[in-house]
Amino acid sequence: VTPQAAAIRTRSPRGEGDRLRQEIVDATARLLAETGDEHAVSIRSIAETVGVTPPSIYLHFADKTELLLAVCEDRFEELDRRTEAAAAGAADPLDEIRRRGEAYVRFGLENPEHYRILFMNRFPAGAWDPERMAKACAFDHMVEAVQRAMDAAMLPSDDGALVTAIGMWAAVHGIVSLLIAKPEFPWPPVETLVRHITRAYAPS
Amino acid sequence: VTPQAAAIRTRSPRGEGDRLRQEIVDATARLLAETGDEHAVSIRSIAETVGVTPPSIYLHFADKTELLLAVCEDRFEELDRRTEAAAAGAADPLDEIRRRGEAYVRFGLENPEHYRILFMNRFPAGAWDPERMAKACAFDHMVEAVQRAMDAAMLPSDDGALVTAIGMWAAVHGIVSLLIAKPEFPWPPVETLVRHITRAYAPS
DNA sequence: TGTACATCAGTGAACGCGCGTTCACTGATGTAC
DNA sequence: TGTACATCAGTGAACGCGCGTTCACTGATGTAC
Repeated sequence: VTPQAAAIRTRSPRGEGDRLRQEIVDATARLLAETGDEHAVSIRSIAETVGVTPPSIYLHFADKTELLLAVCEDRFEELDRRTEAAAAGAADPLDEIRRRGEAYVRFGLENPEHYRILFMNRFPAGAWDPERMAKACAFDHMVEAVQRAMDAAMLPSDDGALVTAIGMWAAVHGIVSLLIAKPEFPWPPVETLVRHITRAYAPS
Repeated sequence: VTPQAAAIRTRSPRGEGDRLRQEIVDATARLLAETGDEHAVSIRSIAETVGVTPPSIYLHFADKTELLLAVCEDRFEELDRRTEAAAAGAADPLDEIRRRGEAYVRFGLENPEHYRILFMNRFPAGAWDPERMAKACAFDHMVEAVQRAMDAAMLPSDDGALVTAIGMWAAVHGIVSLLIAKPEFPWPPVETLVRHITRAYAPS
């Protein structure tokens, strides 16, 4: 990673040392978005972007893995915020599901490199703490929405809410991740694809 | 990557220098399958696995990228072979599609790290030559099969064969890639998932 | 049949580089007396 | 009000390492005469 706009930073006042922590997380997320490869984002480049020396990173994170996990945590929360916001104005459970799906696709395509890290990479072995990433995938909220749609008899409940929600997740993830991984493929417009899979799942 | 069973190799006889090339490609594929990370597979570890010194690699590949692309080419061909073989005994076009999908899922789950490299990673910029990877995804064969199913009125043709084939690809890819990327997630059995999405697409 | 030579499949040693991380340190700021 | 001291947010220099790649070389083998 190249220099970046090397930030000019003034030392945090006493008791505000934690400010640097968030600055580091944000800078890392920004660099990851630019390069899309965690190997290309070095401790040195992060430090330079923040405007600090490399050892300062270790005042806030035990090692590089800890830092990357903190970034993922952050991004998972952002995804959940976005899908929750999209679900807010829904007319009915089925509409809610559709809105969640669209928000998910939008998040992925607007933040392809973050999406890649969250859903297309392996995490360092043992690093994925389910407790810690409880907001994972905004998925729990999705299962609940599917259950509500089933309760309202708006979706067939043969396979149960969990399997159905996974199927929907796989469908949107399939599209988003292929679009991200194979940008040189002659894709039709995203809306066409989303409409196509929506038709299969929720024939309204 | 650790030593590996350091191969004992006898120098190829004259005129058979190209043997080493395939040995290198195979060893690289094997190492990738074990580590699942192309950064973890070094020229040195490949050389050691083959039983040769690092500079020998450069007798056959201009650089590491060239070598990794050769491996991908190889794996794409393998995927195509497998799906073609699965399609061979099909009763009708719809059955053929189902068989292709199942073979695709099987390939992915049996070779998760190869699948990751083929379909979940970005290729080095500009390295992906569509001509070179013509067998890409075994996808062309799939589009043809979908077209045959539409011609036989076994699939609705509203969205066209291309979009429909992409939708099916996205569905199987969604499942395979999530299973690979998030092994710690409490997935239901694969067959359940495959049956679920099959029902959505080809209600037979 | 014998010998000089070209060819070929590799080797051995080294290059410069960037990486994650450590360790002893500095210097401003608030606090106790 | 003045001073010694603890605390805190960082710094500077260096560590060992493994990486991709290069370059001059070797030594067996086939070929020409």
